[in-house]
Amino acid sequence: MTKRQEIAQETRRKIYTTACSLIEEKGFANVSVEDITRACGVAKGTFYVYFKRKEEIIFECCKEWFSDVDRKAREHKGTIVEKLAFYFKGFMEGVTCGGVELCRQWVREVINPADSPGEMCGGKYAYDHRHLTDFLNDAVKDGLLKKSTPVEVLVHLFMSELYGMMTCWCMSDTKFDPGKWVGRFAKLQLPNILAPYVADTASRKVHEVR
Amino acid sequence: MTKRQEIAQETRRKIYTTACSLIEEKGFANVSVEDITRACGVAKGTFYVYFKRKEEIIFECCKEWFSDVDRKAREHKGTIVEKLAFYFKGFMEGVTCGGVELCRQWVREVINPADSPGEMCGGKYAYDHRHLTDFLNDAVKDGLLKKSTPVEVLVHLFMSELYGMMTCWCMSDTKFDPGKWVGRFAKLQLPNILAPYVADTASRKVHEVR
DNA sequence: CCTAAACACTGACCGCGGGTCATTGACTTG
DNA sequence: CAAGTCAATGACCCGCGGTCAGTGTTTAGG
Repeated sequence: MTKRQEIAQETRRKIYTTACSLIEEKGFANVSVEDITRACGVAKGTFYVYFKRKEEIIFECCKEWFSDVDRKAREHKGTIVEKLAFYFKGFMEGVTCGGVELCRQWVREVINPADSPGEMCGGKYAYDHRHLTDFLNDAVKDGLLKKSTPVEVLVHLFMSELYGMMTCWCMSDTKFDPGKWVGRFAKLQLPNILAPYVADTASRKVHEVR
Repeated sequence: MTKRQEIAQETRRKIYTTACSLIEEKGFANVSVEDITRACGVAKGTFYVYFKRKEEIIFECCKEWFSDVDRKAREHKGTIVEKLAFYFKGFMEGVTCGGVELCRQWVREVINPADSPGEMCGGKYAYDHRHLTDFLNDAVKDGLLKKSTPVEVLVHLFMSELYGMMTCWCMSDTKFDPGKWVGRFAKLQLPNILAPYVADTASRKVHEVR
């Protein structure tokens, strides 16, 4: 990497971190691109050298939050319920550590129609949610879940839970505690949901609901 | 009501309905206030005679969607599980009938911090969700649920479920079927969640999870 | 070591769109 | 019929996202 490229990397990074902290402080809509560039001593145009749109900052956050979660969850030892609980916990920790304003903007982006610009982490990507899908598929492959497990349905259901939590967290101005919530969900609901699909003995008897 | 007031009512209504259909067609961000007013043959300023901000259109939708849901759910005969399932179904029907773009914008608004402008149906209002709270309190009063029922916790939990569904519905571009989802939730999860709080005999044995 | 190409960076500029407000003129009231 | 009310107007303001031709420094190659 040449000296020039190094400086460029640094500039990009500076814009990104400055943007995050400003957005977190004042809210996405209340921070202009010029606020960001002024705060790190570069010209407005420089922002657009590194990011196509103002919103791309959020996709970058997203990548940071989740880059490790699915890897760690895969490596996590334990039952499938424990693994999923771990994943959920990691997911919500990623989001909450990012900050509520960034989370808000992510939700705003993610609900946009799929053909909108910036599809990578908004729209389809987040909805399909490769992390979780791969993770469940692996569980089937590893014999933790039955071959007949409707992975797609479960992914939808779990995404619905996660997005519900995120939305409530945003609405409550972070008074809602996702950690507690995940714990509750993992203990009371997750076993019931998974019971019919867990590959062998344990926790099946739980599932007799009408 | 004078002739003048009648005309004003009509103007307001025309702006509202035109706005809804334009937003639904093109997306909230892609419809300007001038698009709306031009489409119903009035001046731009007229919009602001009736609505403080562009976003207020959404709050109005919101009111329309839910005005009947809680009343109908209260009157609905049956077990508490059935009543709640009915409410959930009504809620999601209200949202989906409104249309996906309006729903998207509602979510965007609703996750804003509470002190933002237009608090009525955004922010706190939606989070506290009087409908659901009142409804559960009534159930306690009517003896359908135990006195010790943690109403607030349950409301949070249910809101989380509802917002999760809404978000998934928006993300999936309406391919996700909320009706089916509510049915599934009502049948498999709701009884387990409510079991410890249902006032007497039925469905308590279900709740033995670790 | 020099020159030409590459390229990070600049900031004036554009256009759009949300929101305002002094003004108008039709209707209402007494 | 006169005075007051008020729905409606549309020119105007301004902030902001995004663009692009230009600049000066670095890099690569001869």
